[in-house]
Amino acid sequence: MPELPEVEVVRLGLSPAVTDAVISGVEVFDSRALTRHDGDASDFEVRLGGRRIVGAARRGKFLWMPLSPGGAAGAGDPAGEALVAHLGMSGQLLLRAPGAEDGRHLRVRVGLEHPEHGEMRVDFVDQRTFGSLAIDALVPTADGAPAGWGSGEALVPSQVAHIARDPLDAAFDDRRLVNVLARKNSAIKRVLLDQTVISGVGNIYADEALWAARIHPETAASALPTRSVNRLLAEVRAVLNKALVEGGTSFDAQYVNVNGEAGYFAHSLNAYGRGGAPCPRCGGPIKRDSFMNRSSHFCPRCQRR
DNA sequence: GGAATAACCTGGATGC
DNA sequence: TGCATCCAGGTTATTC
Repeated sequence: MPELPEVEVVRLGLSPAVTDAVISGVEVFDSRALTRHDGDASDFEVRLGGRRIVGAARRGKFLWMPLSPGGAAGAGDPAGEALVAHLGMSGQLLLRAPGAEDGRHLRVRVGLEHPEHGEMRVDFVDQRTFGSLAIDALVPTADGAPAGWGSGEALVPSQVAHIARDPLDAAFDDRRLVNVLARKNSAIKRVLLDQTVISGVGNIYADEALWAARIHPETAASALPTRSVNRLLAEVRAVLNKALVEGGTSFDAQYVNVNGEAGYFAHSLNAYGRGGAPCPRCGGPIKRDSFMNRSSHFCPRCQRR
């Protein structure tokens, strides 16, 4: 499932291919891929046509490509617009040659003309249709710092503005997290999944970081002493960085990079998806519980309440 | 206002 | 073989 490392791998692959490319054509095959777009499919197609992509940026699980002036916002708009992408559970952004086969679940096709790489296309493929694309206005960041990875500008799409910075962001405020957790009575896993508190962490990496920090997922956030929060934050960063190096986590065909290649981090998982298997640390069985309408994996022996 | 829950969605896996 | 059911989970609207 696309969490921070998977989205960052996609951004890294996309950035050199789309930066300075001009959008030569857009085809929307399924308007459900535009649930975050404030307009219909034809509006999306018309407003993107002829625009130049300035770069590729990311905050948490949101990816966006700032666009050159010329859209509905007009050249007079100081901030401009961006093409925003969220991969949901199964979304993929695939770089393909112009004549390549469409494949299944193709929702949107964006044709590009790049000054160096020539003609290509970006296909938005999404089996479960939880992902989406949108054209959105850029607004100043609340803290005045660059919006996220790959962005030198303090401008963020309006629909991403409420998303917290991710823990790999240079502008992430550790002390703010400690203060927020001290006021939260919810289970720590629930808080880790709250993208307005800390972004980029999903079910897989929440389970992995909690296992590494030896914290039970249902521990009240406010019950964690500062040193435990700092240890957890360090483990979140460690697991995200390791997954990033290994190209992300691929369980099935639901996550691949822009070239359609799978990541290797699934081989490094200690807790997630290992219900009944021995804990790599103590040998006891990993437990799988239902939590928040999804699965939660932890070691009852290492991670006591 | 904070916290918890349901709904959205598709296709593979499983059980009968 | 065919059908029904379960399961995966990020985000957001709704409810308490």
